[in-house]
Amino acid sequence: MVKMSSGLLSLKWNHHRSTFLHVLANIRRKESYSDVTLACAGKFYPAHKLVLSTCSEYFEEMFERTQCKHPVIVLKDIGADDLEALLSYMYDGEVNVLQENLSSLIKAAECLKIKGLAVADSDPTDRTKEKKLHPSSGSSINANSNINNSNRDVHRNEKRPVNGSGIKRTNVNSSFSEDVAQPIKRRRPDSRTPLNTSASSEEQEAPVTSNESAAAPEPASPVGEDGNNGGSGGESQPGDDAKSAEASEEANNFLQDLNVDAGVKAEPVEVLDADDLTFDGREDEDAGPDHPGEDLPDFTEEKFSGGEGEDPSLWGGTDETDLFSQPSTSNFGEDDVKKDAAGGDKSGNTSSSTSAAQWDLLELHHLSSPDYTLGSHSASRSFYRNSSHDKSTHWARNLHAVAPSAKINMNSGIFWQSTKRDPIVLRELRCRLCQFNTESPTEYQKHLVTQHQQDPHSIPCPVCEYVAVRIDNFRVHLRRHTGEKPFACDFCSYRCAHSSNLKVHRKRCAEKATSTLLNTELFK
DNA sequence: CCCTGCTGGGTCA
DNA sequence: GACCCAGCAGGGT
Repeated sequence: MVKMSSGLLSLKWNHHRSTFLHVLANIRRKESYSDVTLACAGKFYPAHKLVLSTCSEYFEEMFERTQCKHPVIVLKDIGADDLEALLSYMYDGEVNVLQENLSSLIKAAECLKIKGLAVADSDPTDRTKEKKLHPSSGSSINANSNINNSNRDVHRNEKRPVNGSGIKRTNVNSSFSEDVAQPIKRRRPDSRTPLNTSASSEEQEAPVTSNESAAAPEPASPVGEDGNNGGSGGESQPGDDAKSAEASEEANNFLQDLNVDAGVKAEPVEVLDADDLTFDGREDEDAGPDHPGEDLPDFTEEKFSGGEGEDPSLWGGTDETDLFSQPSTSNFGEDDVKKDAAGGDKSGNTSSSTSAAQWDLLELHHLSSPDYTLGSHSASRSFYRNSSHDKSTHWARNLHAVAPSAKINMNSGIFWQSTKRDPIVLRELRCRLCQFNTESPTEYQKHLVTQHQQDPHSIPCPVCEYVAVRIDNFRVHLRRHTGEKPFACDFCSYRCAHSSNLKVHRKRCAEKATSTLLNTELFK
């Protein structure tokens, strides 16, 4: 205790630092108070935001922009050993590492912007030093700081593009660090171009390969714990891997957006399974049968599934108040699955004169599944064409999306199924101007008119930018987002959402069947 | 609210 | 060109 000149007594805890370190080591060992989980190479490492953000600007920035209470951060292309070493480094302030492992460790540290290893470190209490930062300054591991420096130099000299966070982003349109730096603004070259997993032109242009991905560490992928991407359904088809890899990349971006966008929260529910946490571009093919809704929180749990063989009533009855009353069962024919991926809206500007400027519209992409495209069909073209809204700003402001197979309770009220077959389950029409949401298009329309003075003949779709003139057409339009195809062909597996289309198809189908029958009879 | 026909755009062989 | 998709709108219940 030191008596200060002003009469104040300075109480000093001699073993404060060592005690803190000790306690820190203990809570790490006991996994107490863990509020973040790092997933790496199939292992999970409970950690603490406080520690991670203290030791890494990267984590600090991530947590600042993440609403999740307990995010799960998937670290790709970082070895478990390296991560463990880094954790020890962060918690204990030091770590022993073999010379031969130093390179990869530093590499990982660079990716995660670990202070003292990859990022300049300085004594926070010494402000004079802060102004003279040097990248190699002060690290307890730096007993052999020359080695570290040289190693870092080696990495820096590599042609590996390293962004601000030291992480290479191999994704097409955005880098993770950019997402972190500008989390809200997320643009696509053509916002109307679907981001489904079909070979869209965007993807074809994408210079993304798995090799690239492996060449440099991938960014972490913070995942809201209810952002379950599990239940991938095991329906991955040969050749899908590359696509799904890209899709997963997109998903990572979108998850970033989800987590950092102040408007969209992915509240944690429970820790994901290790398999479910795979965001390395592959759906877990061994995940077995779908388990839709398994990890869904709240009301999505029981009702929101649309897999084959399930009770269609679970989708909702025929009550008017139900958004998706169906003339018959709703499921996807296998043929439809691929066909649905087709079609891309390359139209131009968006918006409605009455609503789009006021409405934050959501576009969702079922990234893991080629069976669905949102906001992409030509049908909206006339509308898009006639509109004048600035699409880039619009999409930058409004784009939200979710990970492949993720079931995320977004504020949008839109939920996703996890399998290729399962349609997107849009259960609620949520007003973006207030908290109102409903399952009934009629109520939705009424709300817009009464509460927001919208034109009753201008019903904006909460998912895409379509604006319906009539409520019945609005209902039909919503089938695009639900995957509903109530009209089934008697002769084949064809299904469609429009009765008139079925009629045309059926006619053709019947003709074909007849001619085929005649041919076989003739051959006999 | 539903059925229906028309229509135009996209995809694919 | 065949086929599919989806918006639009008239008409009936």
